[in-house]
Amino acid sequence: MSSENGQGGGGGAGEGAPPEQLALIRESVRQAKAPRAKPRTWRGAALAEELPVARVLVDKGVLHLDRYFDYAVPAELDADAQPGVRVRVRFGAGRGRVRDGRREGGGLIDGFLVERLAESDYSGPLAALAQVVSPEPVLSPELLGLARAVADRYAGSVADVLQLAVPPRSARAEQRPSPAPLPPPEVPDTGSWARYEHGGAFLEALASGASPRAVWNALPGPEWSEELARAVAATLASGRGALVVVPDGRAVARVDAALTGVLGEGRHALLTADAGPEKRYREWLAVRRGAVRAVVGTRAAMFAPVRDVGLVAVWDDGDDSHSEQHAPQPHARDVSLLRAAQDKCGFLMGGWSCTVEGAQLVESGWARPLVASREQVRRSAPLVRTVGDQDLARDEAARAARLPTLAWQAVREGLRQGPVLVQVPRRGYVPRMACANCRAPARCRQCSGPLEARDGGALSCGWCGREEGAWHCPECGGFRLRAQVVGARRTAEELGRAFPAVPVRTSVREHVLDTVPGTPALVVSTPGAEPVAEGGYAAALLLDGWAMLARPDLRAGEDALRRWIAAAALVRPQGDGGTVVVVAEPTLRPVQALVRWDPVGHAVRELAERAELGFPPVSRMAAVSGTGEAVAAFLGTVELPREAEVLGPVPLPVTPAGRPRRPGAPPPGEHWERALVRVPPGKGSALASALKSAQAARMARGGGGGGGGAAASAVWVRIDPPDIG
DNA sequence: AGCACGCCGACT
DNA sequence: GTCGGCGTGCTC
Repeated sequence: MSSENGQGGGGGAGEGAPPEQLALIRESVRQAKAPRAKPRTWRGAALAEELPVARVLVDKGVLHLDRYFDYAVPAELDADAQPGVRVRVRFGAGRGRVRDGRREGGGLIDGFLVERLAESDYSGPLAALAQVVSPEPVLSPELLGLARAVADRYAGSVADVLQLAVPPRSARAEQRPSPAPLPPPEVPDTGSWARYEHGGAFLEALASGASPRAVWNALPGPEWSEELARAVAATLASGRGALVVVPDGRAVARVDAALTGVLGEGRHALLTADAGPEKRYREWLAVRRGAVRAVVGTRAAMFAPVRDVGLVAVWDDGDDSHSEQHAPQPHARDVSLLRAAQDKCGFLMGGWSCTVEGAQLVESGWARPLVASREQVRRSAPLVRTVGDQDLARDEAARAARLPTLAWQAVREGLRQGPVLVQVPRRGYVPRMACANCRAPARCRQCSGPLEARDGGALSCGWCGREEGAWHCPECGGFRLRAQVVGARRTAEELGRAFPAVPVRTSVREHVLDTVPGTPALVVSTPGAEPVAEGGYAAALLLDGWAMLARPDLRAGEDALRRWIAAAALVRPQGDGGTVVVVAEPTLRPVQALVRWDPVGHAVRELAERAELGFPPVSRMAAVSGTGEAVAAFLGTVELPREAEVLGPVPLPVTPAGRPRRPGAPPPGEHWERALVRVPPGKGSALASALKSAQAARMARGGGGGGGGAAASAVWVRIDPPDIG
């Protein structure tokens, strides 16, 4: 053997053979799955005596590197090189060069040590671990298993998922010892869980060490955070850990306060993005080390390394903050589901409203409904009244002031008793086409996708691109379409002028108010930014319902209902005079569900409809986007499951210059297309794995960087695309 | 992305 | 015979 490789390549097979045969021999040896190679030292390096092989996950998100690589463990790293630690390894191309008896491959990159082994099944010589970054075992087998499941579900790489799951290291945070763990607390009392039909039983099950799974429709009002805290306390009492994922920092603060109230100080950790990196890592480490057994946080907390987890809880899973922005864009609900399945722990998914996914979990029998009786609901909810088009047409005052008489009355009455909430939609909703007569959404005859008006006025499907030349409404036979127009927040300003004696407060995304006092005031807010009023609002006015329902989105109805309910849940119960006025057509399904306060019934009906039309979440969808050629080439190579159906591709809107680009959107000025792939229930994982291997093959061929490299042939793959019309 | 290997043409 | 262009494939 020449010095080229230091100590030999594929075992003794090629010793003394002419050089031109070596490559052949190496090739045939590889194909014949060479006998297991003992790790070999590079000249002079002593190896660990026990388990001298380290299996390493290299921290590169690219799909064709989504597997383990074996490295030799030098004797001096033996003690620290334990499973789960962060390591650095040389990772590079070709056979490398040899200098001073050591091989130098590519540069140093980060990775995680996954396992120590006696031997490697790699036939070549192993490079040595370059460094153990720290002896802290940050990657437990459970976390790795979860990351793998999430990567599979979303056709992404484990390294990408771990980037979301394991915070960056801070040496200072690591050196600081975590506090000593406290013994389990007492079993909490039932508290306001008694208002739910099986509330007490659910808590008892958690406290006894069982793993109940429930979809919880929370009663309106402020009690939800304390109810979550009691569920956590019951789980801790069983000697297990618990995890709560909520949509935003305000909700974290509420649950934090409730946990402190129920458990006292020091028993729970907060994992939020806005804490600095060092604090965040310190809290995370306290959880991993078992010093703290309960966690509440925003979406990244879905991966929190809670020891022996007994409960994962998700609050308000319909909020789109639960959807991770970074690859592979997992959703907190689905990660929690994977986690509950993997760890066989309890599961609680709750909100004032109910998503179709929630209804599906109940319908499939995987989770039990946790609901209050109708009578209890009536006791807790405000009175809801509607103002529809007919009312508006009859109402001359409304046309003059752009606000119906009933709304004026409700505001005037409310302001005598306390604060009044006015919910106005945010700008930027895209109008959808609907029947001008009955307002049923206009859908494609072929695939049931949403019809959109092109610039020339021609109608075409937003999913499959098919042109629709002769639309008529399947509901009422009408043939005229209308584009729904988005209203303005000007209405709210007018309201303020109409009640000059009353203070007006605004709460919008950029500047959110947390709470307002219980004194009379007009509180103008966009959805999701509603402040909590002390003692509850006396009334709420939900304006421009059409804007919310008119979005060209599968979830428009569900979302509108969720936002209305989120505002109305802050209003006093009907018995205390609480009134809600919603300006929307009373015949519409989400409006009726609000009036009857029946979000679960709404979700169940939506679910049935989605099943019938082949929509998610009953079927699963993936989006493939890129240049037209790239999408076509990708769809040509991918070996989709037999049942898969490809819709499109259709052109994507061009990203305006200067606007920050959303993941998967075309770079400014480029013309991209998007295809949707849909599979029936049960074929989701087959779809993900097909897309993943096709993507890996294309990347390996130097197609492009996928992540950021954006070569012309790269495509974006997104499982569960959020905006499918 | 980077980097080495190898096949093929041009030049000594 | 040997140098080096670039196309292809691998990274323990």
